[in-house]
Amino acid sequence: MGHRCCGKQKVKRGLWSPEEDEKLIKHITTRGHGSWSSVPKHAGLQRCGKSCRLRWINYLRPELKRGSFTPEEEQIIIDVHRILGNRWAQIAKHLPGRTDNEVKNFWNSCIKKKLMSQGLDPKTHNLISSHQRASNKIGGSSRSQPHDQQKPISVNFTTVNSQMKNCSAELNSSSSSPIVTLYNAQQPPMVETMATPPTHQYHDDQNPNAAWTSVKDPTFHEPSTESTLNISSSSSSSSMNLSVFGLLGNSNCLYAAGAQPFEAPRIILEGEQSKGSEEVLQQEKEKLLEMEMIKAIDDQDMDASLMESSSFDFSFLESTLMSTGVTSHDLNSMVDFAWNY
DNA sequence: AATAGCGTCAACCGCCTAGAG
DNA sequence: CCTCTAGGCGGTTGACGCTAT
Repeated sequence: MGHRCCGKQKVKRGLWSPEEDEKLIKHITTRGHGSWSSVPKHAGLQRCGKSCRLRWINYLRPELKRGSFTPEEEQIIIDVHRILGNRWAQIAKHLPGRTDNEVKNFWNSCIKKKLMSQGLDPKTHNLISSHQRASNKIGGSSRSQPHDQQKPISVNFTTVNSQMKNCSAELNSSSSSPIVTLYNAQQPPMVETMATPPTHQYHDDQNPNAAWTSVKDPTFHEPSTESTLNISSSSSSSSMNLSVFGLLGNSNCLYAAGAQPFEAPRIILEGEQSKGSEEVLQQEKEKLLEMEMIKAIDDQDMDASLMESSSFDFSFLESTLMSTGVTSHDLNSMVDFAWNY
């Protein structure tokens, strides 16, 4: 059959032998890969250039990190996947030493199932309805969720212009460091305090709809009082990408303790004390932010149409955020977004 | 012990895109 | 412009190992 890229050549396929690996490593370390199509010839391999490239990138590169993924890496994958979808190469860029193939395999074999067991659609990160779950036979029992806090919290949002703006007024007038308290009808109130003021600002001049602003409030002081944001429900069913709100990048994380089976990564915000050993995570966060911006712009058509209706709804938040837990300033970002809109 | 079922992972396939001619 | 080629990427496949029956 032969590869399209090297149909004329007789190429070996299948697993690489140690000898082949050695030849490829030797060739690339001494001469670089240059044009991949010429590598097999120069390296004395009966492989196609594409195959050599893949082998090098996915397996032989010295900077590759082998071994299982850490919880932090797993969380990064989930976060970025929520924003970018199946763009494995982009996701892998957030994980030094990992390849797109590795990330993809890990997603398909582990994370996907984990999300499904939590009742989340791995494609959309949206909550799968009980009906869907039943029909898909996913996570029917909550065997993997021994704690009730893993249940999605049912919060009804309304909103939109007037009410959100009312909230805005309320929040702005009552405190410079608004704290959102979410009440769950079925469960005791989940109170999250805002430990860190939002710090970054993003604005797309071309598309104000794709903008979020969450500027560090110079008057911010440690939260000592609470404002309660009461939001009632919208019946609309359209969902909205979280990235529009800058929720991910603006948050330390989207995951409340106990909502995930592992420790969520700590992404440091500007306002926090810088911790040298966590610089890498900071960089990851910055990259994440960047990607969110790109994605927000990519999605601006959708967003704009949603915004035009002046009634974007929060079903996505209701399902996803609430299922994972949400920190108050996440919501604050969302609120900020609404205000700025 | 045999084997079916399942999970993992390396590798391949085929499409898309950018750049050169 | 158009065509060709190489590289990049996501989806899929198949080999292999482990576990349950």
